[in-house]
Amino acid sequence: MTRLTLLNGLPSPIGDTSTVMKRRRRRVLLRRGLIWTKRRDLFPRKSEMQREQDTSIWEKKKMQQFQTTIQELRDANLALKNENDHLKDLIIKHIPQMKEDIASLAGRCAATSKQLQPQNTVAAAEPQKKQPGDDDDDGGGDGGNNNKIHGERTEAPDNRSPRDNSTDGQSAPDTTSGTAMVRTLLLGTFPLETLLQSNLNGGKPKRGDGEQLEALDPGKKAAIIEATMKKWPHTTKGQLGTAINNKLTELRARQKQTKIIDIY
DNA sequence: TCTGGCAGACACGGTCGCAC
DNA sequence: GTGCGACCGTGTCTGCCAGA
Repeated sequence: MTRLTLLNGLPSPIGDTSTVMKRRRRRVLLRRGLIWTKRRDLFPRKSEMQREQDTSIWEKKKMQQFQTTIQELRDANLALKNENDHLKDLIIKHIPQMKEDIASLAGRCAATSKQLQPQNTVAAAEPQKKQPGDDDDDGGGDGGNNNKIHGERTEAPDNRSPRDNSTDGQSAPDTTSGTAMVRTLLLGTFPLETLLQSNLNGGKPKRGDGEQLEALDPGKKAAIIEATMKKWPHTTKGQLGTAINNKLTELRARQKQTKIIDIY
């Protein structure tokens, strides 16, 4: 009794009843994984397992996403290959024909250039530039343009330099850069009149107060760019587009200057 | 809505070859 | 050597578009 009294009177080394109960309940909750503890390694908990499960699901979803992305890239690659084949076909079928037209017309122009009278306007030279079989834009463009260039330059035929020859007689692959090649192909592909009335994508010039311009033939344009990029892989499409526009701007400026001279 | 990247449009200057 | 004409490259401005 005394002992009991003594024991009961002393503070319990493990705390009072309520404290013990609280600790016991906490241990139960810890075992059940319903509360968090810093000593995570003591008891395996459902939350941890759940986390592992979530991680696993997330990894699976990530893999699925990767696979989807890979599949999309494969599809895109296939589409690009198909487009490339199409462009190759275009180049193989059209560029040689263009070159033949250019060569034949260059020879014809060389033979007849001395007979041409000096002409101030490109339009005046136009009728002589049409070739039989030029009804197609490709063939017509080739010959017409070359002739037009010749006609334009008949103003000063004696002043022709090798660079001039690169435009008229020299083949595009002989050019020294991608931009030079694209300029040469441009002149050999489209009639000068078309070039004077066109810019790369059509529309009004973004700068200045120019008139409405037509877009160049997308097929020929793509063929020119593709052929150029094939020979000069380091050049970008943007650079070639800039080169084309440079040439077109230059031709328009030259024409405008010629008209001004005609007025005075 | 803002911003950065890209491409088009244009102007300008350098280079080259030819004629004088 | 100088002038001229053509070609070519580069810089700048502008507009469009996708992404943050």
